[in-house]
Amino acid sequence: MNSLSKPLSISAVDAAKRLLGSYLIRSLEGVEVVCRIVETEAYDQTDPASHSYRGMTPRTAVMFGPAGYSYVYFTYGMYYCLNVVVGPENQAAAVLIRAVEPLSGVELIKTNRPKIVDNYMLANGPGKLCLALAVDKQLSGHDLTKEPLRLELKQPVASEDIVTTERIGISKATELKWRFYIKDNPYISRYKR
DNA sequence: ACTGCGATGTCCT
DNA sequence: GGACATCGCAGTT
Repeated sequence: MNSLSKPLSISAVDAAKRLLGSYLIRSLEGVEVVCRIVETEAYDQTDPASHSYRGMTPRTAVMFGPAGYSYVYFTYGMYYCLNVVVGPENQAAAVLIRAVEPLSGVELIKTNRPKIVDNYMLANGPGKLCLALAVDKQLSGHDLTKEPLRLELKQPVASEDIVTTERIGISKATELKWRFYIKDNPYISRYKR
């Protein structure tokens, strides 16, 4: 349990919307990289697309614990993706952080994304975000109230500023509209410009 | 602008 | 052994 556990003991869908606009703060080399969460997806135990759907395994155990911890998984042989564990203890639910808007520490992020010139391309996807913030499996199960990766809840984004769509990159439960992003924010994935 | 595909590790069947 | 909560590049239109 930590101070995030209680406010995040809500459904994955509610938490996914709640986390929009909140800050993700990564400490790297003594520098605080501050990012605003702009795109999320909900996953829970009843959902065939979730890693927790088939029950607890060593990899997914953290999702069955209290809210306010990270779940990081490795995918496609190359990339990591960062989730925030939400929901009550013993109910596996998580929010995939799909995109963030860097607010400070952009120069440090660019050392992790050496070929990227435009700021909006640094972390506009779940794999890119983990590259940008140097998040890997070592940070899975991490207490998000503590260094070097913290989540700070901010004022929720107004519901009229949240866009709801189908999730990206899954083959099961594709009909569920469990992806959420901040309207008109250019730092989301697949933004039309 | 759009489509296809290669890279590549870990987990679960 | 197959699927995978991805990305970036190459080729075509």
